[in-house]
Amino acid sequence: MSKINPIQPTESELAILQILWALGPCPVREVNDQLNARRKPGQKEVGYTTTLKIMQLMLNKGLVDRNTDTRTHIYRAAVAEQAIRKNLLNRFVKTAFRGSAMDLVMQALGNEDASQEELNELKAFIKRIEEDRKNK
Amino acid sequence: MSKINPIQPTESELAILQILWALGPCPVREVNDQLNARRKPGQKEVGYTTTLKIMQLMLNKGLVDRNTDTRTHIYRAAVAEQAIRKNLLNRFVKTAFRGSAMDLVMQALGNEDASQEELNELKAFIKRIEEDRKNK
DNA sequence: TCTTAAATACGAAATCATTCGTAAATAAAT
DNA sequence: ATTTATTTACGAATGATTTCGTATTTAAGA
Repeated sequence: MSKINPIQPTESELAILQILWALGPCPVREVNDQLNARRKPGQKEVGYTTTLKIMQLMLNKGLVDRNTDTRTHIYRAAVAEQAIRKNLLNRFVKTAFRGSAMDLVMQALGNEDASQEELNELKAFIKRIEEDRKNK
Repeated sequence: MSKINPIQPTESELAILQILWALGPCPVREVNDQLNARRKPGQKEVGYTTTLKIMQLMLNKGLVDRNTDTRTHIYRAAVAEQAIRKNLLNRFVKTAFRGSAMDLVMQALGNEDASQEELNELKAFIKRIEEDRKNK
């Protein structure tokens, strides 16, 4: 059975992980710039030491690790995007959808204006699940 | 356009709303009992006044209302489950799935061992979306 | 009626995440 | 070499949510 990481990143931590997942190993400065680049208008800028502090906390939690050979430390995600998404999703399904993943799926499909292309992709995905099941 | 309620319930508040949605109007005592009945082993029991306090805050936010005719006040959800789910889901897609509802849908389907019946239901749902789209 | 039990109200403490200020260390620039 | 800028470390302030203690009120039971 796959061993799951019980650690739940906070919202800020998740935002930082997103950046590390997207860009690969980065110094704090780069992460902080990205955070500020992505913030929506009207949102206050996040300070450098704030980002630094959070990344240091993440280090303690094992969410990231870092290379300290150079003065400017290089941080790297220490958890897989898939694993974290899975945890978050499970938790979210429980709290917001009483554990019914199907309810969530339909709500997500309903809210969204899914393109025909996306729907096709989804249908293919379902077919694959069904076929996997047959061959077992 | 449907006017959305910008209020985001906290996690405790959401747990209470779930109970009110499931049971209908309730006194605080009943909600508190339910919370404790549903908590998983090892989790600490939530105190009565804690639940009371949170429900009073929810009253101020407009998440619930109450009938104070009797001494034991009867609380009732003042927001629709669908509306809250929609808000939470939008937010969640943004933070955990970078805005891609499709990614979320597929991850949810993949995690879950969806029954064939559920898959059929989902396929019917997709078909309905596609047909709605044609007739427009 | 008098006592006991249950409920409400509310301020304050505890907890958790985020933000900030500043000192110390290190590298780069002049 | 000396100054300037950048980075790290870390404690403390802030802010939001949750928890708790306790006074007060109200109903029910002896």
